[in-house]
Amino acid sequence: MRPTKRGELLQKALKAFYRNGFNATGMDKLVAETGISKTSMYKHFRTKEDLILAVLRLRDEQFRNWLYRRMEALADTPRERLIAMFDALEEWFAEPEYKGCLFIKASSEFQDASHPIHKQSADHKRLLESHVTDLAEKAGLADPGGLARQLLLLKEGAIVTAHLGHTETPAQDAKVAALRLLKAHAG
Amino acid sequence: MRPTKRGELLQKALKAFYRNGFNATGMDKLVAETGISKTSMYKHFRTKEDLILAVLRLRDEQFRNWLYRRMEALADTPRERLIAMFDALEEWFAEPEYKGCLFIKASSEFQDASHPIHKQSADHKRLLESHVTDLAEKAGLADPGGLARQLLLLKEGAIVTAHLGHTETPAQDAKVAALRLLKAHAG
DNA sequence: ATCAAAGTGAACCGATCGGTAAACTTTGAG
DNA sequence: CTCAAAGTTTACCGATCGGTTCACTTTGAT
Repeated sequence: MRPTKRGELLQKALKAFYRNGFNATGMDKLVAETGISKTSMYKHFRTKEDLILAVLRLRDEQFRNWLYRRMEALADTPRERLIAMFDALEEWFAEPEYKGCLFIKASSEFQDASHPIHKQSADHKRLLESHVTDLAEKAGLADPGGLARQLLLLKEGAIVTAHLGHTETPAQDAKVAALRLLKAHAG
Repeated sequence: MRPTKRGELLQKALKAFYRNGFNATGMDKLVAETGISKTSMYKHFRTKEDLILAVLRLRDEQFRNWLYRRMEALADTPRERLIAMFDALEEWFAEPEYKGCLFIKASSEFQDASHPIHKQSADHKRLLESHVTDLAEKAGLADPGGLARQLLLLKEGAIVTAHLGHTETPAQDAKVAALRLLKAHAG
């Protein structure tokens, strides 16, 4: 009952979609890269869209888990952990396979706001926002919601800037800005 | 000698790519939407990639022109114009056809940093950076380069956040943050 | 009036797209 | 051992992909 093949497919599909994009990665290419038969894929997922949605769910869990744990590991207080988010981002950007944010890509290839893939990408961002807002609250900072939104603008900006590659130190720039914004919200 | 058809093709292709994405917009769809024959398209552009590069050049000119003029119209001093960038963004986000930044989309569909389309998208961002740095210099603000990079992180963040649609007021949030960053760089 | 440049429509190319069908093999729990 | 679930290979479907070819028409300057 262990979904060995299904999980394996999801993980490998995630990598393939992340490397090549969604529209640019056909099901036949997925067969070639995963070694899993197309028939088997379509037994687990009725359509490519369903596969993509499942991949995004996996990535959401994977990414939030990683980011939250990294923020906890790098700092001890809620306030410091907010700042540590940008150190974690810097680690991510430094990975050789870094290719930006999968959810931004997804919303960019499935643009209609009513599209399930677009909606699910927005959900991921909402979860991040509520976590950062919580942290800002626990840190006793003023207007935690507003501060969280500002910090996340810096995060998203750093993510696309790091991918575009026209700037050298997006994570550090974002961190410097974040420190100043935190000061302005000091309790 | 006026490139009537060529220009018309570029403008309509720009709209089509912006609405539907690059990979998702085939040449046949372009024929259908522009009313221009495929033969004629391939007389002006050797490949789809060439077409896309020309579309991005057009968009670069169009967008920077619009943004710079809007920033000039909305405020009188360099310092105020830096802030006015976020008012201009808010106007852009409010357009019903708003679908994010074409260059972010392009770099997301053509991910390899060495790909001409990716490079050209990075060039666009570089031009914006140098303009904003100039403004920060003219405003007599400290560390104009660093400040410009921070403001542009907010801008890129607001652009993707406005497209994801999970937040109500990305432009205003970015503006509030920008005001605080400007204060920290006061001369 | 002429002639080349620019544009057109339609058919066509091999490759790939998302998805299906059929017949067969592997595997693990009762 | 048995039997169903899960996985496999292979071939196939109509549609679309980027791109080409060919025969023809429109247009504007000389």
